[in-house]
Amino acid sequence: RARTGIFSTPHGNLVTPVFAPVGTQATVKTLTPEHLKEINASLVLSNTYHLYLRPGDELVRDMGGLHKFMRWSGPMLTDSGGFQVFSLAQTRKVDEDGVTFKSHIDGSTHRFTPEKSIQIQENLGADIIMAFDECSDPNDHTYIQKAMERTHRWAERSLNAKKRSDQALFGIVQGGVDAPLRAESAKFIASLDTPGIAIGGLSVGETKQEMHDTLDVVTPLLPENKPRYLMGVGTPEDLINGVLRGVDVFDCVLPTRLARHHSAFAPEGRLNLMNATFARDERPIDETCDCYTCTTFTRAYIRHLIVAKELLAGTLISIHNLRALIRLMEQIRNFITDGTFELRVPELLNQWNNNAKRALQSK
RNA sequence: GUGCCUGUAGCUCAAUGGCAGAGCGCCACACUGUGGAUGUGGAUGUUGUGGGUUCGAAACCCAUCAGGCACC
Repeated sequence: RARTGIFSTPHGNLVTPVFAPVGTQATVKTLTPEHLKEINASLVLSNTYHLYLRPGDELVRDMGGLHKFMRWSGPMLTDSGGFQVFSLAQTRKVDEDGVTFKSHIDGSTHRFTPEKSIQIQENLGADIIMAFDECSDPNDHTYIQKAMERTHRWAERSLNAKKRSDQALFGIVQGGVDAPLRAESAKFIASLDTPGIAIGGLSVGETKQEMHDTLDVVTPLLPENKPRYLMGVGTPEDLINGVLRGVDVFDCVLPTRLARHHSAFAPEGRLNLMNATFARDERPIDETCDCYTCTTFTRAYIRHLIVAKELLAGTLISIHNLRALIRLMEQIRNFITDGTFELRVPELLNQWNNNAKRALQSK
């Protein structure tokens, strides 16, 4: 079910499958737009919740919109704020109309509704915007159905609230790891008139098997001609497994967060570059990688930057980690095009599966 | 040369006769629709050195070494 495709936006075409770096506060942390171009990033995600709180969506609108404000000329996507209200806000109270929450920055009280989220996202002006959804505790099974049904009503309200015609609104499938609920949600969201469909509520602590099973339930129920966006995923192996199950778009903070926490994607598994073992290692992070970091700097130098708490470390590792995932997607697209992707999945997983590598290392 | 003070983990220091500890650092691990964060685990000692007193000494006594300060 792996496929390639093209999704057109006012700021260029997305060739899928694609991985989107996350630029929460109108910046991919530690990187300039120039860096993003250099690693061949095509889609950048930014956040409604953060930009609404600071500097304010109306300010961004008055500065000419998100693209102009941050000087990123390629396709952009904004999250609806649903997940952040769930994961970041100090306290939140959900009712049928919306969510009241307290800012994680200053504790002030705010309220999001589907209509408010869409209005903010229209002020920000990304190419792809998301329906406002409710993310519930994945372990609270009785609540998941309620949250899913409310997410469906909120998806319809998000769609009705939308005024701009140059933005693509995606609905979001929820339903935890409950197969019947996921199927119901997939059918409902697929029935809405949206140009794309997202799968939310995964990679929030469930097992890999549960994620795979959930994707196996959801993607066959989605229309072939719309992109499927798996939100918040992930690791190299998650991308491979996602594409295998028909996913077209991914975003994740992991490559840039790990980079700031000294961890790099490498052929021998994830490397913690702060480790003493790299103090005199003259190799690049990944000898097969074509990024600026790998073609220029040694592990020893990067470790020195980390230990000395130099900011350049985060930049260099972010460049590499993002390039690693983007390059993986480029390879996957080529394999899909020449019809060899499914044959190569075991090889690709073996190359990127951390657990396998770690087991090997510990011998 | 004389007198006084100090000497305990890599660093700064606790423990005043009863299991040698903390903070930081160090060594690792975790991180999935971003709080450059945070959490978790681990290692580290000839208590400057040598002797003595004591059931028992980082602590008390003697000597010695090193550093600091003061005086000559």
